[in-house]
Amino acid sequence: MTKIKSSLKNKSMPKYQRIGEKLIGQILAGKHEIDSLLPTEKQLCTAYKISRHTAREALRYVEKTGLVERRQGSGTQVKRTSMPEQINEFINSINDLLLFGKRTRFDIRISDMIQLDADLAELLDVETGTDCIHVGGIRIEPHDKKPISYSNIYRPQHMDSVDELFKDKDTAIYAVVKALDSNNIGKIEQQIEACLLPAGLAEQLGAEANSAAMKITRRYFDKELKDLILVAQSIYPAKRFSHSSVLYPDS
Amino acid sequence: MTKIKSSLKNKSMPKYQRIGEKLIGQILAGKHEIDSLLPTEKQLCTAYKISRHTAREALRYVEKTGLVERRQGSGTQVKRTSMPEQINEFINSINDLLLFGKRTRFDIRISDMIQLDADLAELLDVETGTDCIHVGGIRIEPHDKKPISYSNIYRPQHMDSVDELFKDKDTAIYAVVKALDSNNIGKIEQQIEACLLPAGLAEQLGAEANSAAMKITRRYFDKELKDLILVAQSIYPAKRFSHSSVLYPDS
DNA sequence: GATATAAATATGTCCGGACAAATTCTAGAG
DNA sequence: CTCTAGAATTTGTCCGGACATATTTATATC
Repeated sequence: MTKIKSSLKNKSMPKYQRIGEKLIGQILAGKHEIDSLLPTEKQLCTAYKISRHTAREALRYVEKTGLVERRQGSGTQVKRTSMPEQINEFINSINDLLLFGKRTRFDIRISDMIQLDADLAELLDVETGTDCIHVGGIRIEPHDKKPISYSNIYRPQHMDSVDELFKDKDTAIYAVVKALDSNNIGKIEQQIEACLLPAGLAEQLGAEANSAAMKITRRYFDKELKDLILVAQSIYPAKRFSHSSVLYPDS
Repeated sequence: MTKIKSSLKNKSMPKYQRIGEKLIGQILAGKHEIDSLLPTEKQLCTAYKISRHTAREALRYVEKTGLVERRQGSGTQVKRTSMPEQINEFINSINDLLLFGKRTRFDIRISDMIQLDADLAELLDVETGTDCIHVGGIRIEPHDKKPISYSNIYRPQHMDSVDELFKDKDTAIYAVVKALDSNNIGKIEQQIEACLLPAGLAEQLGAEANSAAMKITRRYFDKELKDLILVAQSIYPAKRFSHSSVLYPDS
């Protein structure tokens, strides 16, 4: 329990990140148009009373998101006003990410405490063997008897009241919804990869073992981007899922 | 050929990049085992007679590749000894989407005229049996001999000069770059799905037949969103690609 | 040997400065 | 009006310093 890394408990954010996030927020709020320039390093130094170094780190932080591009002699130009993989095309709200499509429901199959193996420990950024709350279940569409995915949710112990909700199968859904309230969420890291469907899961999903599947892993961070709220890992048989999006070029 | 991005032609390299590349080369050459530590900042300063700032930039450059992880109080630890999938983040520039990552190149294997079967005809929204220009090839990383993907490009006949460029293997790259000039592109429809790697492709990619793979299909439309410029279908062995993104909630 | 504490080490944040390189702006000439 | 050259601006590279924070190592005690 005490093995949870203290970095997960950090409260304060470095200056450069705070300013960077502020700039990101402004861009996403439409305050800076595409092709417009962000404040220069010099302007940021004046506005926030920081060194040029910190201003550069802040802009670097923003650039890392892909929203802007920095150009020597020119400035920092806005390239996008939405995050590259915005959820809107696929799913509308955070709550829909995992659990509730318009017409699906999540059927919890298991709710327990587990000790994380090496892979999961790495995913959650804790030590192997750490205790963790685990909830697993399938996602079902009402018109179709075959589940569309199996999801495992891993919740690092926070020692708070939400933990208790997770531990009880009957309240686990509520706990997930509560934990994933969009007011709590600052960032989601998502990973999509292909894999083969393990036999145990194949059976539960009514699909063929070792057939192609898509694995989506999402790590949900809080507003300060330090606290890992939970990790959700969902496996979709290939025929039941494809990730579609429409992209518009920068110009 | 002259259209290759000018950044590929840079002669001088900043110190931090030179040292970073050297470290990368050492890792890829097996000189640093997984979990081992790279030279500390201090050691790099001594070894290369550089400031701490430059040492940090060098290590930052290496960290960006995903090969290592820096940890305060600990050092810089090797996490991989081969390059992770280079298409880690959604790539900003249209020209990079398919052909040119920062450090990859596209090696054309075939260029011919085909008659579309039913699946492809549907994809290109034409009649089965329609003639179509086809270019196929693999994508290679300089540090790694294994191809990372196989791409098939289908170009509906436009009866224009670009068509002729497509038909010649030696000018096909140029044709793709020209057709995908971002001034021409109005929309891209993208589809990501899991599949099994067909035997023929598996062999060309140095991977196992029927192993998990990711298929990305992209349809490129012109500015008026009416003309389908081309369709690109790329298959990535699972271990060589995962699609990562960072999402920020609407707020 | 196990445990606790202190010291040392290594990276992270932030400050300041200087010069280089790329881009933009301005003024002058034709 | 267009073009060119020079100046100004903006980011990039690199130097130095200081303090903070996290991890590892060393030492003392039981």
